[in-house]
Amino acid sequence: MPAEVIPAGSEVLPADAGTDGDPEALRTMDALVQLSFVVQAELARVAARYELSVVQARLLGILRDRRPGMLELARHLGLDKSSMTGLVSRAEKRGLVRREPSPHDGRAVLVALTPEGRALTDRAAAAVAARITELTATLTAEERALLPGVVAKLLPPAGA
Amino acid sequence: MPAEVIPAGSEVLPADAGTDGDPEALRTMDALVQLSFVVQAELARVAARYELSVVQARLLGILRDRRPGMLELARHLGLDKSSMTGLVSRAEKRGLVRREPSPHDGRAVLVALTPEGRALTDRAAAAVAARITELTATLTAEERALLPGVVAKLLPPAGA
DNA sequence: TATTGTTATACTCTATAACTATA
DNA sequence: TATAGTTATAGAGTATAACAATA
Repeated sequence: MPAEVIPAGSEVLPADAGTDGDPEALRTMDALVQLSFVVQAELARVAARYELSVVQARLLGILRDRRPGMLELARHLGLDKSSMTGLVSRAEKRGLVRREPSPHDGRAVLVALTPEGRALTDRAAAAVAARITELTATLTAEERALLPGVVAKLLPPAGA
Repeated sequence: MPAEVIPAGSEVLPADAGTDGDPEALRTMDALVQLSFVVQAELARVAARYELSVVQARLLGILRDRRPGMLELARHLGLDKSSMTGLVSRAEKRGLVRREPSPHDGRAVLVALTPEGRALTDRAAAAVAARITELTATLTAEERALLPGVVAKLLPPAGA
């Protein structure tokens, strides 16, 4: 069972090096790292309420509007295909997803949410949204408005 | 060892529920979640270059300016004390940290970086800082200035 | 008794390598 | 041969419960 997982202790790695002694860059970097730990900790905490790890939750999230093969799933999650077997099998054993033979390729299997899996996913997704919304309640309009742009600028490198 | 780990596939959980149908709140939430995945993926990637998991890296980071007992370490990392035994033992076996008897309490052991551990920590920390700085290179002054404030507002709940 | 830490045990998650079956 | 997926295996990381030693 998942349980706590990374409850954001704020102390991470951040040193003074690597930023060329620029204290402003250091503060920005530190903020991003801490932010990621806080958010991940909340994700883990909420997911745990549904007996889900963050990875299982991501798996279910992907399946909301897709019916991918194991390889595509692995690509989305950044895992090896062999890791998918167990991940999907555990979810399948819980009745959250099911494997289906691909109609186009005899080697492939497609993974889909079961009705129970969809119900759980919807509840968990709502809980995550509620928690993050709660967490960001005190942000100013300006802060909210800028966040999506910040993410957009950081995202591209993720594919590199 | 560690390897990839959560390479930010952007698809997480975010649904439309839990935000009371507020599309702006949804965008903010989604941005935060994606941001956390991107940053965590980069942390994992950089740490992996030093054969460290994110947790091992956090452990070393904590030890930079502290010599805590196992229980205090567990509290900082949000783990059970029993989980610390293996975590510290693996780091110890690699020569990165060492256990010392506490001079004040015969039951306690203190954990400290070895010179090799400190050297590795410094290098990894610099690499993390460099990577995050690189990642945030295109942010505007306004965006950078905003981040620390956002973090400050999200942090308090972490202790609740 | 209470606290600090370890051990025993079990499970999730991950990867590499080898394998099966289909294309 | 190449691709999709599973299996075998190994190891990190986590928790719960039971234990030992010290306070």
